[in-house]
Amino acid sequence: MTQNPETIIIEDIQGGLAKVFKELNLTGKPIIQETAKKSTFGDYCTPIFQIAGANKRNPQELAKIITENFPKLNCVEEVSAEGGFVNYKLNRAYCSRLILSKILANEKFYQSDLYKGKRIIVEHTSANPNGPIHIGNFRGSIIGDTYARILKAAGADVLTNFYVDDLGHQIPVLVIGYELLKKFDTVPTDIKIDHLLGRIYAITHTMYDIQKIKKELKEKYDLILGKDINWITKEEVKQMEASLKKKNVSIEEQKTQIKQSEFIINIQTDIYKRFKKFYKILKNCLEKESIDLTIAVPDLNRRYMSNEKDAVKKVRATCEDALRGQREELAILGIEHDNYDWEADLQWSGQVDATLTSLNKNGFLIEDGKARLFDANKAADLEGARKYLKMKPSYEIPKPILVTSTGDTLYLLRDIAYSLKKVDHYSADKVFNVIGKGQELSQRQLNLAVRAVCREDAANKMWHLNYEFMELQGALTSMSARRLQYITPLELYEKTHEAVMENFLQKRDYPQKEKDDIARIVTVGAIKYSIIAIGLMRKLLFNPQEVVSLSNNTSPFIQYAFARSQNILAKTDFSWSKKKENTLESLFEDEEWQIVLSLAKLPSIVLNAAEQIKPELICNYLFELANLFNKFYDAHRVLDAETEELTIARLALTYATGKQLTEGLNLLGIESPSRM
RNA sequence: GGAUGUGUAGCGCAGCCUGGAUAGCGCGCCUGGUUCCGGACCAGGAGGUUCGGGAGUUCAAAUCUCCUCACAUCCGCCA
Repeated sequence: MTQNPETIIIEDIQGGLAKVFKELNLTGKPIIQETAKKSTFGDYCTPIFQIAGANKRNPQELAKIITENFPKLNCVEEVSAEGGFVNYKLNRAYCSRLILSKILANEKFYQSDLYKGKRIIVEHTSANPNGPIHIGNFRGSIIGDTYARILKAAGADVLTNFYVDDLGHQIPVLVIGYELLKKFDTVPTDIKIDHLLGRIYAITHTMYDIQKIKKELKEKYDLILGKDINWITKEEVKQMEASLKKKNVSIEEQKTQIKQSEFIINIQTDIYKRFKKFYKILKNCLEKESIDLTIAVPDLNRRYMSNEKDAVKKVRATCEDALRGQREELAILGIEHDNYDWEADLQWSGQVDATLTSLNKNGFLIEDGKARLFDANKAADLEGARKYLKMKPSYEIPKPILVTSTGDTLYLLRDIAYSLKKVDHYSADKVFNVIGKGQELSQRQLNLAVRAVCREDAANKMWHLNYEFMELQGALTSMSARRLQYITPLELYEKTHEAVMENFLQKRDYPQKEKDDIARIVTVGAIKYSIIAIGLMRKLLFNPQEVVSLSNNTSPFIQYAFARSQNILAKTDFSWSKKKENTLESLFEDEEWQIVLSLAKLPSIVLNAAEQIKPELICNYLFELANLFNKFYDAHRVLDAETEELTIARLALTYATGKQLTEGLNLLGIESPSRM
């Protein structure tokens, strides 16, 4: 039994149509859709053209005949024919009562059979634990979090997962730098831990690169540059250039060496300029122990990979610190994850090796020198693979490297194991990987690899939730962890918060505590909404001024409409009871009716958003509803309406509108303040 | 060269999956109302050589198919 009033109305009309079709002996499935111009044609309509064609009739005439024979329905007041369309004008009194009474009685009717009882995993953010989250991942965080909420509303059992990439040589670099700082100096506390670790990582990595270059020069060409192994200068590069020339090194090799050195000088200069004091501190720490990073880094990496106790202790401690900082930052935006899956755990459990063995056994590995590639094309020929991944038969998919010539496994291999874990360990029916554009190729390769280990079932549950990049208006466009060039969510928050205060909140004379609360809620809302409101595949330019604007399609605009509605309700002691349902039949004005119709749409909007992966549909809906409410507010009085009955009905309408606005904002993880 | 995405008014976008009536919305611009249950509002108007361009399918195309142009991103030893 359906409870959704919109569905009840449409099914009622469908029943009427079925009856007419039977009487007139017509074939075909008529559709019911909203009319283009509501005021002139009615609320819903059915185009008759196809039906007419199938039954060899003239559309205009047939529409007229259907209209004449249409049975009397509770929902429908008038049926009319116009240019091949059958138009239905709904009975406002009856439908208003039907729709509003259900909303006022607190009934929710989102549940979809498609998702009921289904376990769905949404993996998002998954930032490296070597620094803060930046707005590259952050758009994914908002999309993932919001989509998870929408899926939950649609009846799914949703888990959000964060994949912690604690393998790969970027981690030991960070760990060593961090450990040395703790040993020889004090850890600064005036900066968030993840931001601090980001700096340690970038600086240590720079010195690691310098050591590597200098060591190679010494071993290969017996060339010693300067006395500081952790610092490189332009003069040294010139000296190197001259020496290499003298030693008859090939021009090509000269070029690579020089290019590498110049690249790293660039980074060194850049970071040093911006973080002089801290750079010096960290460099000092490194010199106190005179560690050879070119040995220490791979060594720690190897020991961590093989699960050696002291290595695990150190690495985990650092990663946990970074993760804690990232979580704090997400928490500001009201985002948290259900599960954290560590990459190393997969390695240690043997699942990664098992995957490699299985790929090998099934004949999907290709050897290229000492490296091993995945034969993605062979996997693409497996039953159903090309169709699922929308790959043309002619498309030759590049073969990714799984194991390097030095024997190191690469992330794609571990990702295969992780994909299986998501399906098996978490018993997922569907897995969404929220990962930015630029990962399309590897996500396809991953899906094919899962098929190659005979897990077509798992591959058919995986879905890459793709999204475009995001930039901050007026800021640099390319993000680089190595150069410490990134915009963090915190920065976004602060800029937006500032705009909120400037734009309107400063002028308010609310108590400070309430002011702070409102500012926080509005800021968070503005950020989330602006990211969700635009289609996933569109480039996003974040502008703090625009996202808090009160006349755009923004969260503050909708929150303001909500505050207005609550303001009216606060002036009375409105409470709803079933006894008052009769009054709902007194809403006849266009402005009222448009709201009622819109209120009924939320459930189908939620389902569409879930099924089509379009969270932006919620935003469009809220914007429409807020606009309709503003029109109503301007055109009609609520508290002193013509009759007492009408006041009650309009209060109910106002209350129900506020309810749907809150409901919709909630789906986006946005709160609604009752005044702003 | 290949893959994917985007192209709709001066600007920012919705509609495309599932083809339907005069292509919507916001900003900006012009005109007017409203000092109210919070003007952070509302009404009207100008603005698209008709949806990057071309062909096709259809009674009907912004929407489906094919071709083409522009821009963005990705394409073996980082993750």
